[in-house]
Amino acid sequence: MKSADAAYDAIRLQILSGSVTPGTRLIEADLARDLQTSRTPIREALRRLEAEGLLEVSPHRGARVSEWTLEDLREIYDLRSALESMAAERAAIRISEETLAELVALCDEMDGQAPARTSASRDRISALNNRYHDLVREAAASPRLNTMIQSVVQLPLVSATFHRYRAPDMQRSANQHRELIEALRVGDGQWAGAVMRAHVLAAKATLVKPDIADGSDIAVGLDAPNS
Amino acid sequence: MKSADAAYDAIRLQILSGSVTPGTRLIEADLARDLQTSRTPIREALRRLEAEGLLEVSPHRGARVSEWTLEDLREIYDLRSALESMAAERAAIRISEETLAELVALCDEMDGQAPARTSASRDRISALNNRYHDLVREAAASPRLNTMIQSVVQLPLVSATFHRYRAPDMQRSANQHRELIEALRVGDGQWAGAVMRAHVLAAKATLVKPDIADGSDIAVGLDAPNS
DNA sequence: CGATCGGTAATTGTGTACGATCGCAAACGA
DNA sequence: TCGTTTGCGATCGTACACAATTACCGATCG
Repeated sequence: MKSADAAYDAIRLQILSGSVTPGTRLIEADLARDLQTSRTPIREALRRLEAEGLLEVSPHRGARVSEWTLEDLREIYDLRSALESMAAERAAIRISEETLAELVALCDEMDGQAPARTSASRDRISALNNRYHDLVREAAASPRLNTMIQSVVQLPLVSATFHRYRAPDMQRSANQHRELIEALRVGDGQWAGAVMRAHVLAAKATLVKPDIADGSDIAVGLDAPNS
Repeated sequence: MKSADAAYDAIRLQILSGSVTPGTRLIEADLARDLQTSRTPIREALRRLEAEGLLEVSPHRGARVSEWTLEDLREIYDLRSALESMAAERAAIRISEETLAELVALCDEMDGQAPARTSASRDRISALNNRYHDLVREAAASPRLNTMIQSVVQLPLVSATFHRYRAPDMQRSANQHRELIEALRVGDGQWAGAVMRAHVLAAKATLVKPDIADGSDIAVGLDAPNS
């Protein structure tokens, strides 16, 4: 693996895991020292992270970790609903029987973890969910669309949605996963797109209206990077 | 201006103007020599262009200019229709009176150039059209959405659509521009989105079915970079 | 007391050398 | 004749040194 890739992964992980908080200044020289490499790979990594929107770089002032407002979140979820529903629509007329079978298997396993009392269980469900959505995107067979979706899905708070779901939310999500499979199976793009749009907008509602008063820490439990 | 930015612009221009054809291998050392700079800024430029999809880089084999298939074009226009209609929808509830007035002015000027017999006239219309769409995107007030649209609009064949329009196409396009203004003025997001979707898909049809048998050279007339 | 104008230090931007890796072709053996 | 291997050349990946630019802070003046 290239040193630049390693630096990219390391810095990205630090941001997504919350060990560097938004607003923090990232200085090339410091990063190079910490990651045991030179500034050149660090620069490449920072530029990539900037392109993904995780960093904002100002000349001679270093790169700062982006901050996310509520408005940003809304915007991101709206974007995601548009893109993912388009992916689902395309997938409906392209998906294979094998992929459909795998989607069913994923749903089964998620239902098995259903109670989701432990944090580990939630992590597991989150991973399965990511896999599920990855399969749908892949079935859409549009690299460009896929890239765009990734860039909005990988953002810190987005991949942690499941940690804010309560039982009814989980149930609805599971139902939508099943319904989407039906829509895909019969090749109904309109239906598939609509289900996916609802699915994403439901997630948006859960995140944007933080009326869950239990733990209330939005600390990002880091999911397996789905890149 | 940073040397890296200059290199980026120069290379991008070469690709978009067609002076380097798809498939060409771009070698960092050569580019550095040609552009009177060192490899470091070149590297940064190439990475940015790669992120935009204009290049495909393989380690130790150099960067190659991406090739576009018909399927790519379809995909790009579908993406664009989804994104631009979303932008129009957002713009409908955010656009200002001033911006609306400018849109009207742009339409008036485009109608003035309507016959569009000369190539210069078409270039002029193309520039006005770009400005029009830029205003709508800006009114959507979503940097992320805007960035995504730019990345699909800046592709070579996309910004040259007007050079393939015949009189009826131009007329329809003009009508849609006017209709969109109406939708925006009354703040009807659904309407605005639908008009924009139709507008983009009409452009897609013109490009993807190349049944125009006049000049038939798809040589890309380079529009002003709208970045 | 506030604003403006320096100077200094920190940080990024660029050039270049060197090492690593890979593709390609020629030579060798079966 | 064909497959394999080996060596060379080309190209990228990384490191580091230096230049340029800018931010920050303190001092001075109104």
